[in-house]
Amino acid sequence: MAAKGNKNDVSLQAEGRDYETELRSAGVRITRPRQVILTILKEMNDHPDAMEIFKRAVRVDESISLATVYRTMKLLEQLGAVHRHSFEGGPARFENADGDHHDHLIDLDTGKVIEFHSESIERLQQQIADELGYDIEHHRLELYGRKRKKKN
Amino acid sequence: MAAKGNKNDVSLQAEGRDYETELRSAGVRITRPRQVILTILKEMNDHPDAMEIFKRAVRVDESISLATVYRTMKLLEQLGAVHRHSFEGGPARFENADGDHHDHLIDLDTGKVIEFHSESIERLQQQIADELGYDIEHHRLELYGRKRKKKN
DNA sequence: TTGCAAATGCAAATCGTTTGCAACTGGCCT
DNA sequence: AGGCCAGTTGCAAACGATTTGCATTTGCAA
Repeated sequence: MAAKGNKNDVSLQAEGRDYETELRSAGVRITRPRQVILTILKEMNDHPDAMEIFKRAVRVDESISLATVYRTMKLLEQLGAVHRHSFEGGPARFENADGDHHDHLIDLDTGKVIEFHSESIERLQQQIADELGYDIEHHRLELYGRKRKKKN
Repeated sequence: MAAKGNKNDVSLQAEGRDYETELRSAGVRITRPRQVILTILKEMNDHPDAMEIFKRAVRVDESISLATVYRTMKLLEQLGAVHRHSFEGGPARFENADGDHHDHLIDLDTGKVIEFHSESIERLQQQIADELGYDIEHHRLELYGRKRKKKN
């Protein structure tokens, strides 16, 4: 269950995929708003919501609309470029679909999201679905907690 | 008019809690709308959303409002009588807080919810939170899948 | 360069849920 | 048995997040 909080390290290969090229060859038009959002996408390593992405986009191009951010995020989600998470309480938050699968621990005090992965849990989920006669399409595992105060 | 103060309405199943008494002693007024909703609660063994609960309630008392259903569900949630789940896509769904903790497998074709529990997974989650220095407040594990069609 | 479907911005619409407010009522007190 | 009054209700309007209709722009293939 290697927690991978140390994932922001340099990767020799330019971090991220070349979404612009990918989308283009998927028959998607690369418009100005999309360029801007793709740049933001590429640079983000957090889990912003639509409004936050919109704000970042406006800083680059004044004329972008929130509706287009929503439309583009939906598109990118369908194309597998981003993942959408609906953590409890707030609006949906997005993350770059780079990297490998992981689940989330949400800090209830700060809203910060910590990623982790447990092969054992994945295996157990699979096993459970098997027993129930189901094929898992996807799953959602979220831990909600607070930083441990008292020292062990 | 299902019995109120009736002697023969002894609880049919041992599992059900007597919410009316519980709430009363918690200083909550037992109004007509709440009576109705509590009865529905006691009888439901599925995961209805607010609108569905509202519809069931209207069948019993024409004058109940959706707002009251929402208010009552929130109250019951705070009092620990029901659990609220926000499965992806739709509106929040509720379940009786009887019985023990479990997670959910949602049938993507039917919306049906299957409950399961894995002590191993619980343990692993705990362990992960420990390693990350967090205390888990609660968690959410949902498997989304479809009934296995082909047998291999 | 042009043509046109695709994409945009804007505003209005939608969905699930909450809330302000005036009317109503449960249940403790005589 | 009646009264009181904060708690509760129904209604409608307000809400936050997201989507959509439409007239206008814009990529980009020809």
